[in-house]
Amino acid sequence: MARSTSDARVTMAVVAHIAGVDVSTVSRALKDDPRIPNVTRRRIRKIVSETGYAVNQNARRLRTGRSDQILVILNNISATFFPEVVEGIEDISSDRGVGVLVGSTRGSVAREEAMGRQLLTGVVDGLILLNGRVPSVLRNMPNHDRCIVAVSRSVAEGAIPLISIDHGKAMDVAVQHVLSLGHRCIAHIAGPQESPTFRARADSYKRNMISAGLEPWVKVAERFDIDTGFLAMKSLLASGGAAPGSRPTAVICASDEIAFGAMRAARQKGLGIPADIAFVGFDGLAIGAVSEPPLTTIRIPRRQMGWAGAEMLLDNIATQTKGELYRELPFELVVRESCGAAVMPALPD
Amino acid sequence: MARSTSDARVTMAVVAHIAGVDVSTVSRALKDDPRIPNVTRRRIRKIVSETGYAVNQNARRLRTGRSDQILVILNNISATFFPEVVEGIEDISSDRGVGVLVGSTRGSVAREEAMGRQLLTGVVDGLILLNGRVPSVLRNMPNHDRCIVAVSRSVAEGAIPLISIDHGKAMDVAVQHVLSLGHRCIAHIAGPQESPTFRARADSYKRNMISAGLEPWVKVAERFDIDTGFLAMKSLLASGGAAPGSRPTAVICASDEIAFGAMRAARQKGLGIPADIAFVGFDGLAIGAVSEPPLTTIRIPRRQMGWAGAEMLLDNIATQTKGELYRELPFELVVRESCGAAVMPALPD
DNA sequence: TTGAAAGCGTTACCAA
DNA sequence: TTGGTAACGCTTTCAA
Repeated sequence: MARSTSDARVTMAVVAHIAGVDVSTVSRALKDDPRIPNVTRRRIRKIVSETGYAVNQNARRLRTGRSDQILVILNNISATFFPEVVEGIEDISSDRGVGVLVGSTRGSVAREEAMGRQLLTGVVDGLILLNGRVPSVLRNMPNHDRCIVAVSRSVAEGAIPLISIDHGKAMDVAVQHVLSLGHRCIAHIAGPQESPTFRARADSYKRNMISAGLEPWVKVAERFDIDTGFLAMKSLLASGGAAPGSRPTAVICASDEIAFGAMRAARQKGLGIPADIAFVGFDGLAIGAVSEPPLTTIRIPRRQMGWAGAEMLLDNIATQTKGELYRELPFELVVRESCGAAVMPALPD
Repeated sequence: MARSTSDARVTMAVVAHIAGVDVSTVSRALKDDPRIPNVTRRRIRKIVSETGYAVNQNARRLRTGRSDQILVILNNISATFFPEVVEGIEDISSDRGVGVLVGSTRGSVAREEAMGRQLLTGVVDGLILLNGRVPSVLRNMPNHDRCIVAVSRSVAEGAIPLISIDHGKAMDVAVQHVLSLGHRCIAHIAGPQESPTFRARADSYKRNMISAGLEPWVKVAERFDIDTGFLAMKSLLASGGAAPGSRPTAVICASDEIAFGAMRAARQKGLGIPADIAFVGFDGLAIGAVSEPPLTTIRIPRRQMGWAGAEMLLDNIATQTKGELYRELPFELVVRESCGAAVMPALPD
């Protein structure tokens, strides 16, 4: 009937005392050291659960020099793209007994630096960067590339391992899809060009247009959320692009959120989708399956990216080495109604 | 020109040695102890930045017994409702130098328990519950209600402080709005009824219907995501409710995600929104502003809930007492086109 | 104003 | 198989 008889604070020494053994024995028993016989281990475990003892992680961390925590740095966890990546990271981490801290920089360099410092102070063993930047406090930390990985967005400085899709190839597929449907006046609402990801998409769009003998028509948005997409589309419709007064018959958006905003702007102008104007998104958010019309998009395996990122990071930390430098995950063209009927296979070879 | 000359590992003792003072002086200087004169403090700070020294947080935590970290427990961070709450929590926490861990239980009790244990092991100083349950390992921890707060969902066990809106009143507003537009056959797609939040909404819906002399028509969904909403609406349309073969002229959905799925199902049946059937959501997600049609909804101040929750928790931790037991935040009816024109003020007094 | 020293609760090495 | 014990790097009390 022994319950966690709420005393001040149970330490390992208390458990050892009750069990009539030394703390070192308790410590070993709790980490299933093979030298401790089963009888002893069971007896100790029983006392542990009766007393409600819990290992003081801060003492353990000080002693071992490891925290078993990692930090995910991103700009903005409320951007719909990220939570699923974070959840993927958590899936793997929690299986391995590793905690996940989340830090949203919100564009503040000060916050980014503060987060980077967490690695120096031993709060975390590693970093997963979703924002494409290594905090500058870490730039000249020796071997920092062994405890940092980048996911989705590559990092300019240094040689940080990266998990991503081939953004250029994904855009190839998007543009070719639209071309195959007969469109010739195809615009691109691009994301922030300081991001290599959005730059890669925009560059690939231009390449594809030019090799099809068509004029690229790019509207760069400063962010990649709904509002930005709405405004970008409005200005795109107002401007009339290369040939003044013309409007695109198809718009490839750098994110699904941009696409949702842009489709709204188009409808407000009385345009029918896809009858008057077709849309393609990027990301494959769940909401795209039920939008009006459902959105043709490039599905990015967000959860899988999280899995891969966490695996790679935890492996690198465990082995103290840098393994793969780049892991590419497959994307998928999801054909829905925002572009009309499909006339090509979902995935080129 | 001294740079962080990458030596093995700089400790406070090293800094003290270089400065020609004792570690205790360094420790004091770094926490701006008034006893340390400015000259000394500046000299020490200079050495700190030259050597790239960073305080070992694990040692500090062991010594002080505080971690300056909190943990947010939720079911599923990829449900669109939560990230903004988490971001609100982070806003406040990072200002106060507190780190935020995120734990998604994904419905697993084992994971929930593991997270609860983080409080016992000193990994975190407090918990913010977004899932309405206190991990059972904590139920008989003395004074656990001083380091746990619940946000958005109340907790059945014990007296955990709560930040929320008045879900019942919010539903009053939603139902009255729909009634005022002339609807009489109003259905409710409810969320999981083990959650007090969704139960409060469903109960309030029924109360309002009955006092209007109308028959409640509730379809309970097991979750509150898009797919669930889609399926619930399909089955609702198939069943025909009280009067077989009838269909509602308005549907109040327990979440915006449910509403998006449900609207899709309605459109698939060829119903016009709001001409044939009106919809109301709950949450006020950004996407609702650009859905087709834009969704009338109850906006819940998610970020503000996060702010309030973090403030309350950090205050309780600092003062070692339990302050307010309940803080109610205002909600807002956002009238858009999914119900047709508004005929009542946005907020009743 | 500064220094010395005693822990904080573990882990892991060395003996037994 | 077990025990004793020295760290881990910091904070803080007590003296000087």
